[in-house]
Amino acid sequence: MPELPEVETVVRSLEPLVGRRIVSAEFRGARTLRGADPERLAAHLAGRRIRAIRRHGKFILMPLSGGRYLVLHLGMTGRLLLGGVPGKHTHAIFTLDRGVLQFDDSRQFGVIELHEDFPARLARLGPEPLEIAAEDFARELRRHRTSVKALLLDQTFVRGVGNIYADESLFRAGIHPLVRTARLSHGRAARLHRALVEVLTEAIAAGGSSISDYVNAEGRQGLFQVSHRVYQRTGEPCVTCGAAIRRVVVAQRSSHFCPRCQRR
DNA sequence: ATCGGTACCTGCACGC
DNA sequence: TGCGTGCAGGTACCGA
Repeated sequence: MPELPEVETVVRSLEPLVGRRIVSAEFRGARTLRGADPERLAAHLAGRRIRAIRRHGKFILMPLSGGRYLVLHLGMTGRLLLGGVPGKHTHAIFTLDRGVLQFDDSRQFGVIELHEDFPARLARLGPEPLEIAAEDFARELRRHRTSVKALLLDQTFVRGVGNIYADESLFRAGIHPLVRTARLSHGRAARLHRALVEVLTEAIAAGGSSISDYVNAEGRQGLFQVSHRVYQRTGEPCVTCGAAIRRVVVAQRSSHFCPRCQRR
């Protein structure tokens, strides 16, 4: 589910938890902990204070008192809810000195981890797309040889872009998803950067896109799905030229594009 | 060093 | 009604 705008929205809605203390944590089965011992993890968390809540790409990072980092990833269907009702797919319940935070995830691609230091895996990710300069983005993009769609999804290139916002930004930039990055002019690469920044900024302002599962920590849906111009609109007319939107598979993911506005 | 393909999970919509 | 198929915001790992 959640890409940069959705994770950003969740992090913002978790703001009331900054400074709160974790009284206890309970974990239930599933692969959310990726084999870590639930009892041990709970023991490490009890009594710790949440010093901050930040987004790093699609990861949620919570530095705790005592120096450790609680790291969460929502995968495709993960939800963090303030005081939800535990259900079939609830995998973690954090009881705080004020309030409860619950982690639900039906597909179990989400992850909860505790790290001693800032995790190396996060340090290896590319820059935030809203922070990198257009010049640097364009130069780095052209250094690769893969398709532009695959590169946008590569978290070591830029962090936080997923399938929705890759397709939407390629549409706005008028670039076909299968175009090889090395063949894009500097100008078109810079135009893609601008489109990406626009799409992400608008999506954050709309609270993200709610396709099926996604809601923020207060249970509210995002609104940006109504602004999608190509994503999951296969067969529908292009908002610009009226041609039927097409779907191709790139990097094992559905890619939606307008065959007239986005030529190869 | 980079790439594409596969695996990991559950739920839903669809055609028969 | 039920069953099989394909698809869904994710990343990690494998071998070429």
